Amino acid sequence: MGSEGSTVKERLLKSATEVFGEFGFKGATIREICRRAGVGISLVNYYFRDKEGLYLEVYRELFTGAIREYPPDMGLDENAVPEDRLSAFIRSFLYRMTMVGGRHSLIMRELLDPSPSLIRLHRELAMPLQKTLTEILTELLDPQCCEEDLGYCATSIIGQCMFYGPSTQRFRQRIFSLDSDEKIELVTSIITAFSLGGIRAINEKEHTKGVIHEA
Amino acid sequence: MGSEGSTVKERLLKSATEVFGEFGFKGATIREICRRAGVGISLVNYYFRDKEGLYLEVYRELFTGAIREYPPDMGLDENAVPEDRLSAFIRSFLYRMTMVGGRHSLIMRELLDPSPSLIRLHRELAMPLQKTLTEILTELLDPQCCEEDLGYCATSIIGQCMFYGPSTQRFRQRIFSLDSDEKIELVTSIITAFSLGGIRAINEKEHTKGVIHEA
DNA sequence: AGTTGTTTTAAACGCTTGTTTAAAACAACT
DNA sequence: AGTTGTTTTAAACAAGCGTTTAAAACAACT
Repeated sequence: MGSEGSTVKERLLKSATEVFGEFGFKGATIREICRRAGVGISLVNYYFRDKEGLYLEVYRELFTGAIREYPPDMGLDENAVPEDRLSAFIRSFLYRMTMVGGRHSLIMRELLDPSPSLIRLHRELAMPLQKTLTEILTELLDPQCCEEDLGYCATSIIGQCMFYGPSTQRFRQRIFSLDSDEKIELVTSIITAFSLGGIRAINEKEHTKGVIHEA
Repeated sequence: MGSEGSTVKERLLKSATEVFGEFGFKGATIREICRRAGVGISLVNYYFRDKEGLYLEVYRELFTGAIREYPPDMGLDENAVPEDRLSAFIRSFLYRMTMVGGRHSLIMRELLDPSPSLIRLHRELAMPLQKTLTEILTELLDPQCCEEDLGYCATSIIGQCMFYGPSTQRFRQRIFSLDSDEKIELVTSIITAFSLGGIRAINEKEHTKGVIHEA
């Protein structure tokens, strides 16, 4: 059952990643995690203090591992044009989501009812991503755009990406799932084009203040 | 404690809406729901068969109530220009989210681990929304755009809106929360402009097939 | 072989959950 | 007043949870 050939701690982390991904924090049980790891049920408390301690370590490992494999610049030169860097950012985001998610989703799942320590951890881990996107948008947006416009554009871009995540799979048709590298590339190009058009529109709006606005 | 002056069934529905919204389906307990309604704990099973029966009724009531109050056309004439109808659609979406959500979120919350009956119910309820957006996009997109492009644009728009929902509140800064009507109007205009720009970009891309694409 | 400290187990604890049961309270009608 | 059927309660049930405990297995070193 439990994959031998590695330490108990590693096996627990692996099975915990599976089980938390399938059932979420509340739905996952220590018993099932230990069953899949092939060990007794008290070892979680022995190695990770408690259930949340194990969860935090799984979360951190998944997050940093995904960023290590798909960094937000995707190895692109930092002097590349911002359009290409935006595309790389979106591509990396989509790859990380499908990598971490698989059929299920762990990251961006429990964020509905997160414990304070999880919020802190997530904020810490997501910091470099936010920084990268801000840098890209600073170059793409007109200098006269206010800081809030930048935030709204970032929100629109992240929102589009996240909606392709496994957590919202039930909403979409199967056609729009990221189930192959080709599909990821296609969605990357769509979101990139859509967003560049959106950014252009925001820039134009900034030029012609006084927008038509229906009641 | 429990607001008197209405039937037990109504009081249960009301407190269940609160508790499910705060803790989600799995986190909510029948005992807490009944405590807030001021009745014994067996009445949920008496009136609604079981916990899921109560949840489905709460979900349906919330969803249809929100659409009744903020219909996807916002009372706009159906001959209005598609730009305005898109704006109205986005506005209604945001209003429904904040209305249903409040501090917490019920709809679009348990969709991560939904029961089969909840999926069925949600699909049924969300149908008219999808239909409305499709109609709008049909007018906005070039006739030569394929059906998939329409789906991707719809996904981008819904994704942007949903990311302002209460479920992802922890991700954003407080500035980008929909905590007043003015903020909703502002976000509506941003998402509308951004999306119209995005749609225009998709239309243009369709004209000039053979897009630059970095490795 | 014996001691010491770590790792692992099996069993139990205490608590909470959704649901059921049997009886009590109530209302309506004869 | 008495019967009947519905509504409500309080208590109990069975199952599952995270965690703890005490003892067993193991390894390393003297």
